[in-house]
Amino acid sequence: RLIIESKQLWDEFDQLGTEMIVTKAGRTTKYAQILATYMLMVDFVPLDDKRYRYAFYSWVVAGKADPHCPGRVHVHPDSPQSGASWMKNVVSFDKLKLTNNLLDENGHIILNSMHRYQPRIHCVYLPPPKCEDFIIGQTQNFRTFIFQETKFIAVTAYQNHRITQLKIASNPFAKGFRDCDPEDCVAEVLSHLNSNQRLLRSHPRNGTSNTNI
Amino acid sequence: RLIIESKQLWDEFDQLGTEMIVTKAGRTTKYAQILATYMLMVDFVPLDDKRYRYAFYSWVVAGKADPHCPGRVHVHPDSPQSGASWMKNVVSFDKLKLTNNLLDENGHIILNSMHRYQPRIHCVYLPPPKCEDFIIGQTQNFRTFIFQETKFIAVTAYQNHRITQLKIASNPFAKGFRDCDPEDCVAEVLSHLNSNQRLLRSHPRNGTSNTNI
DNA sequence: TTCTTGTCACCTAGGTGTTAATAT
DNA sequence: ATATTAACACCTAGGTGACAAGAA
Repeated sequence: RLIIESKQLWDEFDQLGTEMIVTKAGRTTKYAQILATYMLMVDFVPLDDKRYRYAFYSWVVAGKADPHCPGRVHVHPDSPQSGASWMKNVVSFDKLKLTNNLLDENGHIILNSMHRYQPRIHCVYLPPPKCEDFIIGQTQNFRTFIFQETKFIAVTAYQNHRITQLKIASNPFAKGFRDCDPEDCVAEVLSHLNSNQRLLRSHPRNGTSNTNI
Repeated sequence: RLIIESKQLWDEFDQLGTEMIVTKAGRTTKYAQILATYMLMVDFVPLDDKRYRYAFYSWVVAGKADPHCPGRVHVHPDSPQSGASWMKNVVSFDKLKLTNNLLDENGHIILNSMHRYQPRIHCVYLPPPKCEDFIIGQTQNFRTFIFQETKFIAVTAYQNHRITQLKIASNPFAKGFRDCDPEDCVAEVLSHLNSNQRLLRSHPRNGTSNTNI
C-alpha cells in the first residue's frame, strides 16, 4: 500500500497546474511515500502528444509534441531494502533530478520542456535468492502507483506566478524569498501555521513544517 | 588491488600518533581508495589490550583495556557495485562515523576512547546469482587490506596539539581555524602549495587540494 | 585531576528563485 | 517574441575544533 505525502499541497499545485524546473545540470524534485515491499523506482510518461505555451495567464496547446527521449527510470538509492525498512521512514525521492539535456550523462531523468508528464512509482518485489526464480525469471512482481495530482509541465523557468509563490511558501530552500516585512510578519506566520496544520493533519508522523515539491 | 589515498598525509599523522574523535552522536572519518571488486566494508580491531593516557607530551600505557564492544562492520553505502564502477572514482568512506556510545543505535562504529585501533578494509566478491553459490555458500571470496599508517587512538578531545594543527591544516571543514594574518598569509599559502603538490604527486587523479582525515 | 559533553562560530556543500543576458 | 542559460544572494544541512562546564 502506498500513500502520498502532503496530498493537500500537491492538490494546491495541481489546481494551479504544477510546473517542474528542468536544467542542464539537473534539478531535484521531492516525492515522499510509505510502502510495503522491496524496491522502488520512478519514471515519467508523457501525458499527451502536445506541446504547450503559457499565454494570457493559461497554458494552451502549441502544436505537436517534440520527440521524447526513451524514458529513463530512477531507482531509489536505498533499493533494495526490506519492506520493514521502507516502512520505517517516510520515503523521499530527493536525489531524483530532472534535466532537459538530451545528452545527459549523469543518469538524470530527461524531459522536454513545455510538455506534460505523469510520474509513476513502481514497486518491484525481488525474490529471495533461490535458483528457480533467477533461472526461470518469472517471479518479477511489479506494482505501479500513479498519483494523478503529481502530474506537471516541465519548464525551464516558472510561467505561472502563483506557482512560484506556492513554491516559495512550501520549499524550505526558498525561505530567503518569503517577504516578511516587520508589518506582514505576523500575518505570514499565522498563515503558515494554518497550512502546516493542514499538512500535519493529513500525515501526523511528519514533524517538520515544510515540504519540497 | 587497493591503493591508499594521501599516503603522505596519513604518514604525517601516523608519525605524530593519529587520534580520532569519537562522540555520542558519531563523528566521521574519511578514507579513500581505489579497488577492483564488488563490495566494500571497514571494521576496526583493537591493536593491543591496553588503555592509554596522554602525559608529558606522549602516550603512555595506563592499564589493561576496557572490555571491547563486539566489532561492528561498516558497509560502504555504494555496495554492491561492479568493479568498474568502484574503479571509476576515488572511493571515500565519508559516511562512516565513530562513537563511544556503547548503546548506539545508529549503526555507527563503537570504539573505546583512549584505546588504539587498526582499521581494516574488506573486499567481498559477490558471486553472480547462480544456484550453487548461494546454496552451497562456499563462494564468498574475502580479501582484507590493512594500511598500517591508518592506525589511531580514539579520543574524545585531541591531546596532542600538533595533531590538532595537522587536522586544521588538512580538513576543509576546519578552514575557519586556520590563522591567516595578513602577514603570515603568504607563507601559509606557500606551505599549503607544497603539501598539495606532495599529495598530488602521489595521486594525480585527485584535483582538489585538501583531504579529510 | 583527568576525561567527557554540549554549545558555539566558522566553514563546506548544495538546493532555492531572481535577474539579466543570451539563444532560438 | 519566446524560451533558456548562467551568475547571484539567500537559504538548509551538516562537518570542524574551541571552549567552558560537567562528570568520574
